[in-house]
Amino acid sequence: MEQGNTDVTGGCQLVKATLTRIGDKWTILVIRMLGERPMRFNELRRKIDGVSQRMLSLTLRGLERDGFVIRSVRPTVPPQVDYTLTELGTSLLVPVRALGDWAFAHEAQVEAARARYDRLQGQAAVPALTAKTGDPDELAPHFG
Amino acid sequence: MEQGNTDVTGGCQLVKATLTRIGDKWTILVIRMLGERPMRFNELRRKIDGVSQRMLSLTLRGLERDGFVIRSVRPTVPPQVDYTLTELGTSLLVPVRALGDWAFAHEAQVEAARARYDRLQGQAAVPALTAKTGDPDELAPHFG
DNA sequence: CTGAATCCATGAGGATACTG
DNA sequence: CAGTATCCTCATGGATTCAG
Repeated sequence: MEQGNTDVTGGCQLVKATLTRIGDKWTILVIRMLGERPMRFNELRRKIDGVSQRMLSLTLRGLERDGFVIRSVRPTVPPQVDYTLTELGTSLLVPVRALGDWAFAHEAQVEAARARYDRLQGQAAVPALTAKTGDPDELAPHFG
Repeated sequence: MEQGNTDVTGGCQLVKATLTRIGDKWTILVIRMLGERPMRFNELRRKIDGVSQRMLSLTLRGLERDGFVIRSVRPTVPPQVDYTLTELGTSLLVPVRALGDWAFAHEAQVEAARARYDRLQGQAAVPALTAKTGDPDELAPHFG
């Protein structure tokens, strides 16, 4: 057990680990889909636009490993695999939704701040520098 | 109103974007550090163990851009730059702490699930694939 | 002290093909 | 249907160097 400077550091490691865990590209999508009802593999695949077979498989395996979903196989002739959210997985939905509410409530503020920052950067920076029309990403992180 | 984001698909994109945004390696650390009090660059650098100069700089730029922190420069002889959490940044601390509470409350469950999964995987794997020397007298819980 | 610029290692994730 | 295996690309981020 290591100790940091303050309790912030210690608590942060845990939050950070959780965020890293569920902060990947597909985990939240899958969890929220399964939050509605259990689904089969290809059903998820169809509902989550853009996910590759490989990544959906990897994501589900990770979720199963961490106890967020249950994978139940029915040995029918065409294999049928259902993924169900566990109670642990459902409980995670609560803080995730809280974060979603925050995002929804502050989306405009963030976008405004971004636009303002980019605008000021474009004009107040070095005068003789390449004009950068920085506008491409709307809500996507630029480095995160 | 229920949760702010009604539709799973639509709401998910927003949650996912936020998670991706703050789910990187240092953002949460920085936000929570600044949640205690404003700090200078090297003070943050010292307090956040393992962060490189480059990443701290990039993280702070991103946070400033999104309106989470204010960067104030005092033109002293050795430059002094203070980073302060804005109200928007402080508000983000709320759902982040909620997620932290969840993580703290369910840490054991996740670890247990992981350990169980890894244990089962290690012994119930494909028989004739990995040369496992016949698996003599390992703790062999009956599959199924 | 506070950065920016450059180089480089690693890994997440996409495309494709194959299996049971 | 439900995956696994392989290859490949590119973003993340660490180390180092340069600058104001």
